[in-house]
Amino acid sequence: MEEKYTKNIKKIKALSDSNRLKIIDILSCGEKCACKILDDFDFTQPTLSHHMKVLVECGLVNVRKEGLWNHYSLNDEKCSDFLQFFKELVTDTEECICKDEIDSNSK
Amino acid sequence: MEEKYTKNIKKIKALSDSNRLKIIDILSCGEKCACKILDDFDFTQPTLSHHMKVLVECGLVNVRKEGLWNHYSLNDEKCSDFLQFFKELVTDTEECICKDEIDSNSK
DNA sequence: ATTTAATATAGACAAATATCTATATAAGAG
DNA sequence: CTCTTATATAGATATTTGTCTATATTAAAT
Repeated sequence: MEEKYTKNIKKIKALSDSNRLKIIDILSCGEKCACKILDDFDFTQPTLSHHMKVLVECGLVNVRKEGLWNHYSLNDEKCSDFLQFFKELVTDTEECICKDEIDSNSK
Repeated sequence: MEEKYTKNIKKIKALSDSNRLKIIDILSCGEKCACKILDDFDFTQPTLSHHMKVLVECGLVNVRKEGLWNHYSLNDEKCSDFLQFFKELVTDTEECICKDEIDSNSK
């Protein structure tokens, strides 16, 4: 019943860090190499590695490994899906949790 | 330059908890009292109080105090603003951080 | 005034997480 | 093979955070 939350919570958590938000912004202009992204930040390379792993694992970012380099880009489909999820969340849709209210009242 | 992140990161952090996500879903059907919301969860009243505080302080939720009751509802404008922020974030807009690339390259 | 009911606050605690340093792995160049 | 460079992993640490119990506050009702 609540898988729709857990399915998207990973993406939200991935976005809930201002550095990763900035990374998403950077990638919105197109594919970029990790070492290029690192230039825009003060933290260390292992920290970027950690952040990119979080972004890739949540699905919002793609990685293309080529030789020594990792090229990252936004996963446009997953981004739109996430946008759609949030849009539906704040809207009174048919799938809304309130439709279960009758059950919870009768207990 | 990066205030646009910090301005929205509070909302994202507020959403980065599956219980609060569920609360947003519940409120999408209309205003609800705190004690009514509590029925849908297993945690204690102080925990709900904490979650509602987070949601109100990030701006996505309104509170209307009436006697002993707190009535909560979605702040539709702030929700749309947030949606718009994310839409622009994943899109190559004029305000994109990449437009500063020339500066960061020339250093 | 006293009681009851809704909500808030304080303080504690465990789990998650962002960061670091040090080191390992992988892959291309000479 | 050896060196260099890009990235990953391991382990440590400090901070944040979700939750609890206990208690306080607030407001209506009797």
